[in-house]
Amino acid sequence: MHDDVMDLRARNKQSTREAIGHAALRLAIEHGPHGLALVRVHDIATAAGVSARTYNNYFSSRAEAICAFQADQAARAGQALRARPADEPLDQAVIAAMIELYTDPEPDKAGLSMIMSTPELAGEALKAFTMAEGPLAEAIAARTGTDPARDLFPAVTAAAIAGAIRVAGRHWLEPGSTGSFAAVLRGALSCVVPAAPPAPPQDR
Amino acid sequence: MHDDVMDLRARNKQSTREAIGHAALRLAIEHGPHGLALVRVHDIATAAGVSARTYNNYFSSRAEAICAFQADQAARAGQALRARPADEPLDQAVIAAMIELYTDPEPDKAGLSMIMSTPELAGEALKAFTMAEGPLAEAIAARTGTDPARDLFPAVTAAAIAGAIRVAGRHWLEPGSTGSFAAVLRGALSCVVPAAPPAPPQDR
DNA sequence: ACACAAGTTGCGTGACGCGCACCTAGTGCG
DNA sequence: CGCACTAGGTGCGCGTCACGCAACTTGTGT
Repeated sequence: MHDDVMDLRARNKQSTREAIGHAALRLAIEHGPHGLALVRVHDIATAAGVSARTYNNYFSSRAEAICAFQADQAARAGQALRARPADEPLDQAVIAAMIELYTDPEPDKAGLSMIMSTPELAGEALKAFTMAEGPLAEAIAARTGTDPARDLFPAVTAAAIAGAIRVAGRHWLEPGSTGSFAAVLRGALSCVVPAAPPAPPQDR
Repeated sequence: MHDDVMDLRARNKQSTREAIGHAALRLAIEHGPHGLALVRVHDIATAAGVSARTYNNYFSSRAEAICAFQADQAARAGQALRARPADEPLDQAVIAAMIELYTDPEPDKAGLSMIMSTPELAGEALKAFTMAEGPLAEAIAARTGTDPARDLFPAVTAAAIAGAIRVAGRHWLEPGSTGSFAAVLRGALSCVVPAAPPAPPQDR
């Protein structure tokens, strides 16, 4: 994988990326779902302490900048699952890994609500989740000993997991939501993740 | 629901929408994944026989226009499931409904490949699939007698179905793909859709 | 210490999204 | 049968954005 330790350049780069992303999300929340168009690129860049041109070097759209945190978090899904002990059943490993990943900082309700209630941003968040599916599928394949090229199970399960997390987030935001995000997430994931791959019988 | 029969206006509207969408996809295929930026809005509008302004009345981005067919198709997912006999087990009903919906015209490999291999378009197709989740979840809830507001099962399953269809499409496009799209789709869906909701025991 | 690589910035350009006002065609009523 | 009404299509114009280009600044390797 990529080196976990970054040199100065890489850390500065990540730092600016987070600064821009954070500023973008903050401004978006301030203006609300209906005032998204009023958040100018120039404002985001200025708030982050960089030029508008630099903003463009990092992100190609406002939505991408606002959802940068979601994207970075989703990118860690694969390694989160790999970090679980190999003898753990698939469903327990997935649930534990995702809960750990998505509750390290308890999700920001304001930010999440802003994103989910704005079509433009919701679409971008969707892309972010989907980005995680590839690595997740590989991790699942490695854990279950299935071949991603032949067997649909890893990729389908990864997609189902991403979908479950998405649904859990949406449900958690609703006013009548009961319990912590971890609880909702567990409930959602347990709907779709089997303890083991389905089809050893129908061997070729 | 919406009326299945449209008056003249609605049909003309749908007709122009399809004309624009078809022209957009055709031009996109001609230019290939790397030449997407060269497909001007003006070209699409002209090819469809409308003005650029009208194009904007229907779609707010090239990607949305190119994926119009995907969006329209996904929008029918809910009613496709409802059309299955009520006594059919959930998994069989879902598989039959989705196969019927997605193989009425056998998917266009060129178009699908173009969309899936272009990040911009793939993201839009993702949004299209997600649009179907709401109606799908309602149909599942109606069929299984669960309450969408309390139980996560319908929404999570709907998301899993959408993900499975997506994965099936991607897998079907790969060179080493074996069998018809219907077969791949069946395999993908059977990974995640249970015959019945999981938790009748823990009744309240 | 020096040369190279990477990141940031200002400028200029072409395209796009959208509001506004006008025109044309489908619809419903007396 | 004709008339007002509504909805969709069009031309125009403005503000914003994405990106190529050519500098300048800062971290890296030898």
